[in-house]
Amino acid sequence: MPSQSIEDYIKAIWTLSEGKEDRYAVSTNALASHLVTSQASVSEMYKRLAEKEFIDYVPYRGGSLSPKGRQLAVSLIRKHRLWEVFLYEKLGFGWEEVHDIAEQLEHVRSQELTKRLDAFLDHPSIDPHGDYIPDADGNIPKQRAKPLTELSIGVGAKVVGVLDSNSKLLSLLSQKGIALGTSLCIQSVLPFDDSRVLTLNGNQSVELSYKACELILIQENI
Amino acid sequence: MPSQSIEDYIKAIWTLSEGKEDRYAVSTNALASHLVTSQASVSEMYKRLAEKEFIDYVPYRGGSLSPKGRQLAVSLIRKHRLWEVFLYEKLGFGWEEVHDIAEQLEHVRSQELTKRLDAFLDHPSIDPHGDYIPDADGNIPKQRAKPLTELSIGVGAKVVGVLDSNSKLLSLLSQKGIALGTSLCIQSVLPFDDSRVLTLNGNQSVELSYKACELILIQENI
DNA sequence: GCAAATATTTAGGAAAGCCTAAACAATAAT
DNA sequence: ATTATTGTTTAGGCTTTCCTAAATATTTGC
Repeated sequence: MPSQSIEDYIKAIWTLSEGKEDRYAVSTNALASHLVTSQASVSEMYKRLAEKEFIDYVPYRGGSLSPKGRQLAVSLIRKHRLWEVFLYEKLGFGWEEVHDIAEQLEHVRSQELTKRLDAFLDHPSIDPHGDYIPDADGNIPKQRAKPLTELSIGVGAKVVGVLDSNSKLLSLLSQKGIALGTSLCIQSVLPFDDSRVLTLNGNQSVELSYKACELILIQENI
Repeated sequence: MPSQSIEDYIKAIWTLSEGKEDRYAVSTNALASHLVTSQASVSEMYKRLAEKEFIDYVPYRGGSLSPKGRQLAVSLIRKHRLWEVFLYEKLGFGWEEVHDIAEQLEHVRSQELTKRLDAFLDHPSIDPHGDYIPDADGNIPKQRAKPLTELSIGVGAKVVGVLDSNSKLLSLLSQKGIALGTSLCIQSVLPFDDSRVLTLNGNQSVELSYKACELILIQENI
């Protein structure tokens, strides 16, 4: 059973190689500053991790996750993000408060717990920060979802999540004809209150307040 | 910040001195077998705990919780039992499955989390095993609640909890006139299905199945 | 292509936990 | 009251994880 410390290292390597090519090697330096520890400690730990086959490690060249390491990392990310959803949606924490607590909860070991938590939260696919939650098999979309407020005018995108399962927002959105999967693009931003005028599915036009746009997560078309 | 290991020791000392007089000293022997570790390790740890003022320790005489130690113990018990309620009521775990997971969850540090979890669960006072949950100030009734099935015929008792906030059981109970605080005593046990015939508040008579009686927690009158 | 700068690893050491075996204290039994 | 038994502590070691300082690679700049 990997120790908590090993889990922290593996997760950090995963985070630092996010978006990079497969088997991207993370330098001791980068990892040390990310984990706020000494380079010597990382160097030592790299040896242990390589021995336990969580990473491939070539001295002076950094470490990259092995399939086994990647699997551990993704399961930690999955647990972390599920707990974030729980803290945000069920306990009412702010999205900026959930990270530190989830950091602790992610180390709790019980597959059954993860499974039931996922079901209890209705199989969410996005956490309160807009990051995708890996599914039970470890699959995870590459692109990060961003709030509608960060979409540029004229760029096509698709709704992939809503940061509040609070019914009021959902009923507002269904009134306006916005749902998961809706294609949209921003026609214009109104002055003063920054409301967005949207084109939905290439035809209807609707107006949506800044407050609502902040909670809608989209993914830009490629 | 006490380590996880220290927390485990403190909780174990608390558990072993439950029901005993105040400042009851736990022997290294008893603690070692409870924690499945060596007596030598306990002896060593007792020194560390005494130094950090969690316990009073006289060599060869065992260790007893200091006020600081007792406070830590009770906060762990509180967290443990609240998480048990969560796992049982919200995630649908069986009462026999919740302990091991709660054992891990109890180490998560966040007062705000405990507070919100308590509120989310509607301030429960009893966990799925019938043990009382200490309140935020660390107060906890001494007597353990037991299921109605364990009450002897003719002994007066009071309903202190129900092990299932599932609405069906609650509506059955309200139909029969049973609620928190109801005084009752068992008149007789029916043959074959072990249903109980109860006297409520000294007058009405109602019949209740074994299945329902198992989930009702009572405290015998003194 | 070599010196200077930067990155990485090794050396040596500390603390927290754990272990077994040996020494020592307290209690019980004759 | 002295011995046998049982309980407790100390001694000496091991692992994990961290640290600082020193040594060694690698990269970069000229």
